[in-house]
Amino acid sequence: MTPLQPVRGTQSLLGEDADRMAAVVAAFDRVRRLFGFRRVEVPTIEQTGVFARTIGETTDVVSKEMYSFEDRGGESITLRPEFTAGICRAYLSEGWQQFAPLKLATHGSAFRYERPQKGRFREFHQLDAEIIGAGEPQADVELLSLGHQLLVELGIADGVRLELNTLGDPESREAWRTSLIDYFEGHKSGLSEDSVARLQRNPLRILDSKDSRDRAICSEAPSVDQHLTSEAFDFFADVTSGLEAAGVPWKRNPRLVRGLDYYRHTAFEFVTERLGSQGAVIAGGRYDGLIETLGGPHTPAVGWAAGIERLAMMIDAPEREKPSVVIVPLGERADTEAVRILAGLRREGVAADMAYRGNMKKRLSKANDSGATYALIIGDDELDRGEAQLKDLATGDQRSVSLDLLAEAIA
RNA sequence: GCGAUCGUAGCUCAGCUGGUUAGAGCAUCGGUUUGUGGUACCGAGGGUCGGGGGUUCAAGUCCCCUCGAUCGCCCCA
Repeated sequence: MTPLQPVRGTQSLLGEDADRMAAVVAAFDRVRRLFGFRRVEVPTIEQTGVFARTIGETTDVVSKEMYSFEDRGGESITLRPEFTAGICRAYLSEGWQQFAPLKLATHGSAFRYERPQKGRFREFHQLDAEIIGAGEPQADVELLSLGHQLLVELGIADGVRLELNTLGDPESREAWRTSLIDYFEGHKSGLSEDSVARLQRNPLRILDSKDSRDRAICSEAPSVDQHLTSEAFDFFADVTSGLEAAGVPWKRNPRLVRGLDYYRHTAFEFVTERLGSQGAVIAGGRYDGLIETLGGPHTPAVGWAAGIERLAMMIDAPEREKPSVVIVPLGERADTEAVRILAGLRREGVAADMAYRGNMKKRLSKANDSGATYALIIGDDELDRGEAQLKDLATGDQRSVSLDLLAEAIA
């Protein structure tokens, strides 16, 4: 393997592909401001325990997908595989509790050692939104509304469906889990090999198996609804009626569960058919117990993360930035004068560039390729008269303009 | 971690059952035009055929290993 080969599962993007990612982040930034989510910055690396303790030791994410290493001081460090745990660590160690309830947003890269495929990378990028210190169902509604409005802002809400479920409070969840294990033990011989393994580690996960054998068995499996405490039932009812009021369309999926151990109550995914098997573009839920497992006080919270690459694949291509004018200097005096003019135009807010290589043909061709509206030709003859030739690149029309009135002529 | 398909120029690809110096389009560069782009025409550069090993008189083509990509599974945003 040559050292020039990129690390597997990483991407280097130029032009439109990079613009798409930036457009997703820009849309998120507009929407989160509208909703009053405050921007936070958190580290890319944390002590390994931050993730190991919260995400769940038995999950694949912790047991085989984390980028963990020992630093030079002998401490075990991990590249974040997700945002939530690190944000909660910061909430505790930075004393953000004083601001609770807190609506927070961030974005950046995260890392998982997985087999790359469409919409899945080893270094990937997420948008992340969390509401910490709010146990009310209104917080869930607000967070889901934020997700929905983001999709609207990106112009892809039509192709995405919100699937919603409840995992219940710890009491409900535990009762459901027990009855699921009983049920699946009774049908063990009919389950896929994967699901037999899940029976030990994460029985809830059998419910969203894609295997047809599992699906048949799951259709008769006990539902959460039979195990919900009345508090958990009421909570979910408040979330769903809130969504109706907010005008956020949703669909109940009683088999939707979450992969990470910290989730309680509301669980959801915004899913699309357009991306193949990596169909979840935004996913999350309520994680009331997480901050306690980090050693903090009981603190209810909800959050979601969105895959920037996945959203970027779905949106229309953003328009490429084009200069209004490209300056084409010809001659030594013109070269320095062009720099002066270029700087002046930019100071006045005119998107301007300069073609400084090759003969005139080359330079005009460069101007044309840039998509500019005008080329501004500056030669020694024009300079003597304090003028330049302004050429409309679409029509080919060309006229003399005074150097003093350039910005006006271009605008 | 498992399965399948694939890897030829900067990009998209052709190269039939193994057979002379591996091709095309686009892009790049030069020219037709030493101060006029977009169109057209002429020309040039650019390839250890992902890498390594093997079979064969002969391998881009067949076999094995390896790296990577893609699509599923797993996992998950």
